[in-house]
Amino acid sequence: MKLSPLSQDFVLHFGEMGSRWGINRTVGQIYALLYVSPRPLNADEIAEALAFSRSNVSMGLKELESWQLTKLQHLPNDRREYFTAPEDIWAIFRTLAEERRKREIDPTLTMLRGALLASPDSEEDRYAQQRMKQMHDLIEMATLWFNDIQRLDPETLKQLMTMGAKVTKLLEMKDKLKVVTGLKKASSATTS
Amino acid sequence: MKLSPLSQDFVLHFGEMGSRWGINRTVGQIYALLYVSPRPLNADEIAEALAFSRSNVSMGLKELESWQLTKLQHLPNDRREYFTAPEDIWAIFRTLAEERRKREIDPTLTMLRGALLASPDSEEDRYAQQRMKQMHDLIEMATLWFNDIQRLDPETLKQLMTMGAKVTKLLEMKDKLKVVTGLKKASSATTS
DNA sequence: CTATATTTTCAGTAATTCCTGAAAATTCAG
DNA sequence: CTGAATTTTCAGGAATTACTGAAAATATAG
Repeated sequence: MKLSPLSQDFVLHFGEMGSRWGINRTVGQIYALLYVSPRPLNADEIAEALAFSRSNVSMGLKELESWQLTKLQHLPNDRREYFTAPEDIWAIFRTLAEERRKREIDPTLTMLRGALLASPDSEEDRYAQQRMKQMHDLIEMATLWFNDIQRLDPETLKQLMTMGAKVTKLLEMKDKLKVVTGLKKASSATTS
Repeated sequence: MKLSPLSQDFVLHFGEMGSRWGINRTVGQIYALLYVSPRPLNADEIAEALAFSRSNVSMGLKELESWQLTKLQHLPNDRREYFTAPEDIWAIFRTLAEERRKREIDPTLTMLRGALLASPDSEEDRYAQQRMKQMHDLIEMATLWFNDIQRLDPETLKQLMTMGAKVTKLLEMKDKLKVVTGLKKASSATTS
């Protein structure tokens, strides 16, 4: 299988990007290839297209499987395993985020929580703990928020993102409504 | 300078995390150390605390400077340079995101846009382009959104994030208001 | 079962990245 | 200016990570 220049560029670029994000270059290339491929590919096709050894492809696919980023399937009258990337790019993105959360964010939060439990025995430690608390709170909030938001269907999410900072207008609106509701409650309380 | 076990843990953990995110382990440790340090540190102090060579620290600090993550300052009667991490962790986060955008996201968008301009000369290329478009649109939307949202002051942002998926309630509210407004407009149009 | 196709493992090597010490460059007090 | 203090550079070695081919393991058609 020969790659078109178009796919070639894409694949090479994502190899590079991968290595900047802590993902092995060849794993990045394999996924990029699956992503743009209109049909499932088997390990030999991948090895040929990217000029890697068969064993390297095997390891790469195993890695991608551990990230839950690939779908495995079989074709009729063919014993080989065929791989694809999910259709829905939002799903890919969510899986990636979820997996990184499990592997990196959660352990970090655990470490920070542990550190915050210790009673500081110096001024320096007190400061360090305060810094760790800031970090803990930021990460925790971002995680909870992300967890919440990622359940939305792509359309709603898209709508939300396209609004950008304009959501604050809605926040203001909400606050005004609260004020009104508050007044009503207050007045009914005083009159009863 | 001897590190307390508390800071020690933190520093080692972030060294590991760094290397999983494409940041050299020692650079991660240096930044973690600056982050929890209550006062500015000079290169020698860092080298001693982390047991790195002076030159390694020099390179690490240069790297951090290129990411705009450190503040440089001088102390009275001391020729050496002292470094700190910014106070505001939101600011740190924003800088990191902004820098990654410049270095990784923007070039990726450029590559994708280039690929989308080409006229596909096969069915495979047509499919590949369609996939690249999906990716381009997702990245672009996320980037615009992030760019928008990060300008908000931390308090508003916090409020927004703490609401999580509940913002959709606001969206619904907004839509209802639109409907009402739309009706008014429609009726005034028909009556005039 | 047996034979063959296919996938996985893994030890050894290749490639890359990281780190150091020594030397060069820069800065600045006197 | 001069010379000491400080920082930076960089070639070479150390450590880590990636990749390969060969062999082992697994799966399945007949």
